Amino acid sequence: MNLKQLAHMLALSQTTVSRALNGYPEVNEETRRRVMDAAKRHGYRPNPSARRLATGKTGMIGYVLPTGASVDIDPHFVEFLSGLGDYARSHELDLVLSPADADDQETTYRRIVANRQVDAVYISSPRPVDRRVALVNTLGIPFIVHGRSEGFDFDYAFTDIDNEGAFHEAARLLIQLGHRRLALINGDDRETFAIHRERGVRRALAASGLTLSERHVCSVDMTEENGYRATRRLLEEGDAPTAIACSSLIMALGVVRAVRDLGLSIPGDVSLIAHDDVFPWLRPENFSVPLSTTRSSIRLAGARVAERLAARISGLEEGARGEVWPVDLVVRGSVAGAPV
Amino acid sequence: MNLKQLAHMLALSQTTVSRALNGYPEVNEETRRRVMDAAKRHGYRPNPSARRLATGKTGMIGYVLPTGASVDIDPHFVEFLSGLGDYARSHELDLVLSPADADDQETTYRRIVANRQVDAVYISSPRPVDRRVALVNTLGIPFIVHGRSEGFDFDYAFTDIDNEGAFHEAARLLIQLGHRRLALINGDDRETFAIHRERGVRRALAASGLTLSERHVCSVDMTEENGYRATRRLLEEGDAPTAIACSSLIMALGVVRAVRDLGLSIPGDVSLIAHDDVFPWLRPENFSVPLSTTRSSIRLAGARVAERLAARISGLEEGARGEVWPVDLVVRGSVAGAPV
DNA sequence: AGAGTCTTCCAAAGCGCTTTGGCTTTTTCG
DNA sequence: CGAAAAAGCCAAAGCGCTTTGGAAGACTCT
Repeated sequence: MNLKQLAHMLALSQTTVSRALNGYPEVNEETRRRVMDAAKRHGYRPNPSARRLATGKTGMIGYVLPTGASVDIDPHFVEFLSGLGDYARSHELDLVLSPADADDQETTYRRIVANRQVDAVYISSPRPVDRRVALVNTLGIPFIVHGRSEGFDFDYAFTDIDNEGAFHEAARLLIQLGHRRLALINGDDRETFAIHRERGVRRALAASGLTLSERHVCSVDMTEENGYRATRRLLEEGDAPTAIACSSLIMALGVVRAVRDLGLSIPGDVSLIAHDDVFPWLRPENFSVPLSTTRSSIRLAGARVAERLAARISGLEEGARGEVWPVDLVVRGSVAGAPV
Repeated sequence: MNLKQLAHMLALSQTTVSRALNGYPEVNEETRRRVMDAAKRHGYRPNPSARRLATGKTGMIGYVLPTGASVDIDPHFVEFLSGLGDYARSHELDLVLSPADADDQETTYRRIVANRQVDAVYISSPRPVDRRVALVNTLGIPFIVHGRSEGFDFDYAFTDIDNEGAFHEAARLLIQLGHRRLALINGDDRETFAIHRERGVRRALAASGLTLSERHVCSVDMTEENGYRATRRLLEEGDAPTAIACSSLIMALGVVRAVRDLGLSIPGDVSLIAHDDVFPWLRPENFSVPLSTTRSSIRLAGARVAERLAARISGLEEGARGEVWPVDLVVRGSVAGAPV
């Protein structure tokens, strides 16, 4: 059943039927009702391919997925996706993942924009002065950044959490508890979130006249194994920290394992605070010693990004508003006063 | 730059240019070269929207993503996606995720087929007599099932691992080590993979005249917490098992924690074998006691599914061939002889 | 040489929708 | 009451590609 047939059986022109269906004003309300009624009755659904050829609108949002044999997709992605998908569903939006060579995403961005394959895109895990952000900005496609990039001569729309504030609070708590030597086991420090977290820790330390030793900050891929290794190294050297801030729950697994392997205990010998993105399958309260966390649901962020993308597509949102969500500090058993 | 313009500047018809570009035989090789050359020089790329309107081909593969506030996307998904994306990239295929109400995926499947939104789809986490499989089969869109469904009066194409064989081998090993009371901490037993794994364990036990007590098999969502709870229950009851087979590494984290909480040890009191889908961020050899596993890279499966989808789209693969991959049994420190 | 066969190319008809420009008919208002 | 404005509808022109049905010229064969 296509427009032509529907128009014919209603004894109307395609124009009128099309307009009736798409809510244009220049059609009699009574006629509109007839049309919509007939459309529903016959299960008419406009052919999206035809529609996009005519309008350029696709009803899809895009994400360029970096791939490669040695490229691992972050497990956070799946939680983000849950939120994004949940919102997208209610708005009949589909998400198209365009796999790209991790070292050449530009080609793919250019392709999906030139081909008008999606109405909007989002960008995640941005770095400062992220090339992708600059690119999509000049390409002129609506976009939202999940996270933050910095150092451009233009503004853009983003949704981020207050990473600096979160780790500032975490570090401040540890300092209040008497810790003087903090360590930070961070994610890839080329990404903005990691930079912000480190900055938060440093700021808290500085406020008490302390500093973060270079040897006490690690930047690694956020795997269990790297959490373990980093912790071993930190605790086996002289001048070992008495408290650790850690950028992910998965790494925290490794931290806990390392502490135990060394015959030490949490929080007796080492206090630990980790960032929790809220996974259904790994919860900080269920660690052998319940983990204190800075908590922010990445799933909600996904839903929010989808919402904003939808708003931008339909012209409801404009401008370059960035929003920064506060992060909860949840204190559980893994922190205690510094050992004497 | 569109076909018309390109044709005009070559003083050829659109027909000829189109055919030259698409490799049709009825065009002079010399002409073809001229055309391809000009196309490249001017950066001509056919408009996909127009092409799909004309041909119905989209260059995209589809996945219906079950969503909902209480629906969690499995973290395995992201690894599968890594493989899928890696292959898809090399073939200029995009993946479209169509979010659907988890309780009504049929509508979405019908939509993406009726609208010709994708050239093929894949289905994951199938159950026996899975409605989705029956549906896409009747809808007539090319598809591959990742995993297996059963009990249809038709055949279909799937890529699965030998779950039954894997758990059969695992159980057999444990039995050989003298274990008599095995337990299985399984995933959702409405899904085929879980059913097969249980069957494998039962078969191994039966071969030695043993049985799997109903109280010793759990079917739960594969979270750390559920692994913990199941293990506590198993080990605190009378008639506790001396060996556990576990369907996921994430649950195994909970198993390990529970065993420790009870003051028991692995493998001294309990042997443990888990299934490993090969995550970069959590590796069995890095558990506090290195974990024996049945191992199969879900990432490779993703790549394979993409490969087969591409083959089916281009007509290179036909028929309903199912393939079952063998699973490695990797023995590490978490298994030992049964306690006396 | 004439008939038949390839080879190579083209004009035009879709694919199914939106949108422009215009044409009636009805309503409004001085 | 008549002119101007508004309402309601339509025919047709795109959107940019593929594909059908020829047609012209070159080649083969008897």
